[in-house]
Amino acid sequence: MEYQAREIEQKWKKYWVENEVYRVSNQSDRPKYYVLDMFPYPSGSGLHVGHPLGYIASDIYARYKRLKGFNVLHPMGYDAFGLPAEQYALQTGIHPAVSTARNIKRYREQLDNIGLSFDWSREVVTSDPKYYKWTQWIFLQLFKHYYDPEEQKPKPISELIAHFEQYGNADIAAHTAQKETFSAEQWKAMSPAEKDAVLMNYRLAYRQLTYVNWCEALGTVLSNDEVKDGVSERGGHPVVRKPMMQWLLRITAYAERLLNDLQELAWSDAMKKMQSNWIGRSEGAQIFFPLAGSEQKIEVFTTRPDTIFGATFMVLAPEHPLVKEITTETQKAEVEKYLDYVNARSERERQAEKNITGAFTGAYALNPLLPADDPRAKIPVWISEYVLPDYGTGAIMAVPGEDERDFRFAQHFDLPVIEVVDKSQYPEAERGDKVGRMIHSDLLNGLEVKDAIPRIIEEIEKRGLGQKRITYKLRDAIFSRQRYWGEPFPIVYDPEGVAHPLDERELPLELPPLDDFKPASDGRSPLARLTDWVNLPNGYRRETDTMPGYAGSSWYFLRYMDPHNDQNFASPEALNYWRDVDLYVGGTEHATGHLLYSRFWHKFLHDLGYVPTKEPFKKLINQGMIQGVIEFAYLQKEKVNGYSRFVCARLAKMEPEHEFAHIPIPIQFVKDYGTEASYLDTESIEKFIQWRPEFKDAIFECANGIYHKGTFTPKNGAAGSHLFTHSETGKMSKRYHNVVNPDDVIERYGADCFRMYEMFLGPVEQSKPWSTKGIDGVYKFLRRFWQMFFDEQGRWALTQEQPDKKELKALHATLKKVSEDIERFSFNTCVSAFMSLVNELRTLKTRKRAILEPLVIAMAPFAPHITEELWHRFGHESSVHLADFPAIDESYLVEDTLVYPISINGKRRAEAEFPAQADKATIEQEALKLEAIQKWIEGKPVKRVIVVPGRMINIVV
RNA sequence: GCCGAAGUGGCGGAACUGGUAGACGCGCUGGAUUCAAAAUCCAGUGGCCGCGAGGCCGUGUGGGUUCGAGUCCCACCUUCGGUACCA
Repeated sequence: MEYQAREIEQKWKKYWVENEVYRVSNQSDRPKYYVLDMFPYPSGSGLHVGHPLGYIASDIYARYKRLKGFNVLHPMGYDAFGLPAEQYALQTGIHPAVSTARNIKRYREQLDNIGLSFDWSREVVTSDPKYYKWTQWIFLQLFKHYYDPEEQKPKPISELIAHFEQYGNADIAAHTAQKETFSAEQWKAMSPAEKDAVLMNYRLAYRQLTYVNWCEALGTVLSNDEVKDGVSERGGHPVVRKPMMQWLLRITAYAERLLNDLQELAWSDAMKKMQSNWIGRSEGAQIFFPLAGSEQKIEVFTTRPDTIFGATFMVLAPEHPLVKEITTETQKAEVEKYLDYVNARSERERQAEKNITGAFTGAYALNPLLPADDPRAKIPVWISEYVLPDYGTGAIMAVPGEDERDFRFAQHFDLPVIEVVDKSQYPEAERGDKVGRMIHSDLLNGLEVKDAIPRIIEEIEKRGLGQKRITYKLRDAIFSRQRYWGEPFPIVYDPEGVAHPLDERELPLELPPLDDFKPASDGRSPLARLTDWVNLPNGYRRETDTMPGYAGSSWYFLRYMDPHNDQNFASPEALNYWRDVDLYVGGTEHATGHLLYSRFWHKFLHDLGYVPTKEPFKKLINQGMIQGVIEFAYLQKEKVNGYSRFVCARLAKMEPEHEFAHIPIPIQFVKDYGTEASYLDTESIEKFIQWRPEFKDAIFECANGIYHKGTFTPKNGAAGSHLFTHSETGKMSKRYHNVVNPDDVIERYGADCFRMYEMFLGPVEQSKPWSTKGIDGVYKFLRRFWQMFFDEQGRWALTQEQPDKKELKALHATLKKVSEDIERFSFNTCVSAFMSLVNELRTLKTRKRAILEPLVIAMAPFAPHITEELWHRFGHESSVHLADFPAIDESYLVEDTLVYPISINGKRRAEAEFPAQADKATIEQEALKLEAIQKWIEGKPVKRVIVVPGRMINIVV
């Protein structure tokens, strides 16, 4: 009987929906298990074959856990706000809500097609006002709280105000950017705007001036992504960094806990390391350096205060507020020129820059540990792009003797170097390693570095020059976007510019309708043009920025627990039942964004008593990316006699790279795509021209001839054109025209085959380019599996016979391997194990129900449709996905004898069989007697014999 | 640049804790079946030498630790992800 994937799959998909097989209740006697996939952004190109890799893996795990007796929450929804929908709206005029709804519909069809066991009654969409009401609500809680680092919890701003009114701000435990202290009287004397500014230094959600990528020509703020080499990717217009008032979240208040609590998570070490490096805790000292001839001081942060006597210059971030003030007349031109250069550079370029750049301000600072008249005390103040304004204090004391980067700077600009650490006792140590004895350092001389650090901090604190300080690389997260398609801020400003929260009863503040998505003037969001919406009758005006993508995605996993609640973001009962995500599956690309922000929001909600757990995601599995093949044709930038000219990749590579533009070619046009020899033949060139008619008159310079205006003129009588294309692996994306739709694969092979094939490709964690080589093997396997249940006439052929020992051993060995492998997320080896078992049962010609029925259950998580069909043919009324995973009986697996490989000096030379219980000594004696072994040890003394029971024997001669 | 990961036959990969490298599958070769093809089935398949028994080499490159290294350590090369407004 033929295996008809499509019929079977359609039948059971319908059955699952009608019978609500995957619906999960918040009340159950079974233990809970929460399996979550990372929130997809419903992009316009639809789901590609890379997305389901993680979804299939988590689905298998969720189904397996159900078979094992758990009440499994396995939901799905959409991170529906975002930039791409808005850009699409700009190009087409189609409202983001419309395109997003369309994309979601498509995603849903594609997800359903794969046979994933989501409880769709719990779907959430971040752009739905019923959802973002609670995103706005959480934002307001952040706005209304400050953080007390001593008690390690957020406290209401109202308490802070009460404290200010009584005592000023001197003795309050608060994570704050507030530098100046004030008394109760001074506080009371402040204007509302001044008070607002002070409170912004305490709030967990606050407003501050920060830098953005500003593109004048496009009139908009750009993401780093959209900026390449200082110009906008679209149109190539200049981009500069410009300060703008923006909302931020004070995630730095939680830095220490975000770092410490990583320990208790079952995440990969790599992932934890990336987060902890991102948080970047460093201990050191804050030190104030007075400026020569000025009242001003430069505040620096250094992890090596011990090297202060080796500080021969200072470097400020070019954005540092003091730069303007301290630059001398003579240096002004140079500094300004340098500022222009830096302004056009992205942060990433600045950090990646290997060349040394900088400018001298003309000002001098004084080493506070030396008398002002000491010749060593006066040190020049420079600016350089390698000092970033947001890290530490935006200023460093440069110690070229002990820091590689400072050293290169000193060499480049011919600045003095003072060695302050004698490393002669540590020949392995390099510049900057914290070892050695202090020299040329006054009071520190002779101390080991590790003793010098606390000693100098003590001295600095005693003299009031600074103090011990812990700094984090982690920066507060910018929370404003000058865009339309995001959550509006529930904030209004009074005529004095003071920010006021909306009353929580007014939530959600709905995004007003709009039909022109161009940015407003000064880079403000399109909302700023809706003056009726912005300006309120009482003279107040609304915030016109919207929230970023990560707002909605930082807490969605909680909403799934109780998605329709309109009194709370989720009920306390639901939160207490589901608690946290037991298994989270998603890509490493979220390591430092989403995963960190979610942990922060979760902790904040935990601190306020809303959620019972400290951490949202107990276990994390990172699925690899399935990459696409990107095919480029080389287009000569300069036209030839007015014609565009495409050049064969092999010819183009002999000429300078910059003379050609890379034009992505849809992979379906390219022959042998993804190989060294990928090419376009005449037929493909014609398809390409049809698709991009602007190239209909282009010249195609092939290796073996020229194609122009419909004719191919061969060189040397060659037949058929071969315009070689250049292949790369990279993201699957609409812009590269290389998206492979899972629907097409499923249409041909069925969803079960697609699922098993994606798993069979390799470990889920690994990235690899998509290829359908080998899918036939999985398809063949499923057909053979199906045919085991039927005789040649296509009749159901199972027998009630008792299975023999061999069959039982094969079955139970597979059940054991599969359950162990599922537990360790090794799904590819599970598929192999099923293949091996089916091969074995076919040679044994097994048609026994007692063997095949447990196999059907074990395979159900992988191939849910075919197993459901077979299960019902067994005569069961309910779903196979509600069955119990078969019990594993290890007694079938016990071996009487074991085969040992025998090595001489680590090289395998023979093998021999021994009883399973044989002791080491017996094995050793027997092994040495073997003929095949005697041959090797002849004439040489046996030095040692290593017997590893159950494993191997090694003889050393 | 910095942080993280990966590199094993012609290809995807297996080897879980340092113990028989290449399971399973694709592809390829030969055979069966067929008028023929598809499909299916059977056998072989890391490289080199050898009629054979067998031997030598082999897990990105170079070194090291060990009785024994794909696995551990050091250095390097290549590719991928992130680098704070793509999501």
